[in-house]
Amino acid sequence: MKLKAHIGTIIHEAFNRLDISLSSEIQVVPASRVEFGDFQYNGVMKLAKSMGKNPKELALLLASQIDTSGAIAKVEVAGPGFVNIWLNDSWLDGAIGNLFENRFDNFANSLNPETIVVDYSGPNMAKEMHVGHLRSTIIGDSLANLFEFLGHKVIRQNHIGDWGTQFGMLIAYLEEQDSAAYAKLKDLEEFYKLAKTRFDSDTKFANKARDYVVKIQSKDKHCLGLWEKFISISLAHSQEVYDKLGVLLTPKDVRAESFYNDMLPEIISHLEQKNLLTVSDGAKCVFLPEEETPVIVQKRDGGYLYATTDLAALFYRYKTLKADRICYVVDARQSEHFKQVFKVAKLASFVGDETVLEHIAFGTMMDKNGKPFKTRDGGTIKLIELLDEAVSRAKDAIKSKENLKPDELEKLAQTIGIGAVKYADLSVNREANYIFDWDKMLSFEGNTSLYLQYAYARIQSIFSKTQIELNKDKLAIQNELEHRLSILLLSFKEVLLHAAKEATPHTITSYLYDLATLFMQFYESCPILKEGVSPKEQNTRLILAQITADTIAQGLKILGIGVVQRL
RNA sequence: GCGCUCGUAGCUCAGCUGGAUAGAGCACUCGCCUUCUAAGCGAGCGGUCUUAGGUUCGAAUCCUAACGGGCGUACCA
Repeated sequence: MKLKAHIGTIIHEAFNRLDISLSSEIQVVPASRVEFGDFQYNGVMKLAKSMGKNPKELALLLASQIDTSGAIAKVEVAGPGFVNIWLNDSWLDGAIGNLFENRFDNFANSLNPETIVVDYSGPNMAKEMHVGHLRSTIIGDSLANLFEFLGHKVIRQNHIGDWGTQFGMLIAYLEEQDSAAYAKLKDLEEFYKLAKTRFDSDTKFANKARDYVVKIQSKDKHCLGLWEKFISISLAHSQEVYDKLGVLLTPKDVRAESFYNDMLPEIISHLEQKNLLTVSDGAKCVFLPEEETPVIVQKRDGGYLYATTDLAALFYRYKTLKADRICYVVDARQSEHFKQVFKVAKLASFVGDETVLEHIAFGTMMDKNGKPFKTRDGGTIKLIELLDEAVSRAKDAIKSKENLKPDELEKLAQTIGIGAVKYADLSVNREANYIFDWDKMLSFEGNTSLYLQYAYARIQSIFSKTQIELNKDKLAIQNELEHRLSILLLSFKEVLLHAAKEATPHTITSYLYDLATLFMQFYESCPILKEGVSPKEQNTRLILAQITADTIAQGLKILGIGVVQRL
């Protein structure tokens, strides 16, 4: 059910009866205040203007033609031409009954499936994952989940950095240390530092490292072997983080930088053929109109750059993966880069004219004081350590910890702690910088994952106390909270569609928070299992509670967050 | 210098592409547990939406400029 669209259709029909044709789609919005009804349509005023009519008269005319025998119970015209709309309870009975029966089964069928590539996480294999990778990983994964849930074909791509000069240094050091180094690889960060120190202090070693870079590129067997070994160990570190985070990336989603190496000369020659290439200061560049700086695709020394690789990746994703939409979940600081690369890709036809290219940008993660998130001594915080801290803090926050078995507590803390980290990130507008605050994210109050998990657990508790069989044909929505809750539940699908279109997970969290809040009100004022509640009321309220729980669980699942049966 | 982006309550944030009296949470004050989880609910306090113009019936939202913060500005990714 697309609720707003359905109401829009009814209004459209009313316009048809008046022989008024519309140029744009009808936009119905939730009423700004309770006394203005459930929804409102504000388009009359603009329309009246273009028709040279009095808005209030037109609104009244429209209202007289709106069908009030179905979804809409009542229409009122207010102010200069607002059309306020109330929905019909018995119609809601049917719609909720239908939602209860089919739940979210048909959410995936309602639009043309697209092939969507989501490029996210993309850690550099030379180092361990740190907090800088968190947002891309979390946001990207939730978007991939969302697209999948809506029936699209999603191709996750983990564009790991496995190529570049650092790897010469790292494998030279690896070779030198031999077996001892393998042990040290457990701490990649430490290993990198040691190799770097060696590189800076020993020119002989530095030369060897540079030599090894060239050797990897020329596919020297020995060096390639060392390199592969190194990458596989580093990738295992990342996988450990993904597993702990509960993101769905697996080794098969890895499409590393190095994968595109062989395509790079073709990219250059293709650009040449299209007459897009200019040699400037010895470098091969694409100059774009209205852009001050060119996109450099080949350095003076013949080396390629990340723009070249990105073009190759775009080409591959279009040509081989058949992508309709390609989403890059990457730090906002790279917006200039993507803007340019996308332009070049379109100009050079590396992608189709219709291919949607999006940079899903996000801001920097800051600490409580608004400074970049670092350790006390200014170093980067390892992601794995941050996640462990989240679980440990969650453990402390759980009230019932004394009553739980250790493994139960561990599991609960995982769900809560990791969920809190993810939710905190996903619940803010991704474009702005984001303030990471342990206390806030692990609070039960406000817009947090814990609040939603608590609402869910409360509902589970109700169902653990009753065996009543639910009957969707005996729904009888009547009081205000049942009515409002029903409408909110029916809005879920359009919320997801909107979030998918705009790539804004925070619109989902806002919705879920509103839902949980409304449910809490409902819970306080609409008793279910208490004395004096009629079977009919019980049936209705239990069904609403059930759908609420399922909606919270499903919404959180899309965000990559779990629920718990008890708290 | 040029470009991008942000500026909403003391703090952290929403505001659905122009609508009615700008909303939440935290903090602070005050109410509500013999009955489904009080990790909850209700009420109060708190705003010249950075500023100045413009567009129009109507602007936090769109346009222009200024101020302030963040970021980016050709051979790193």
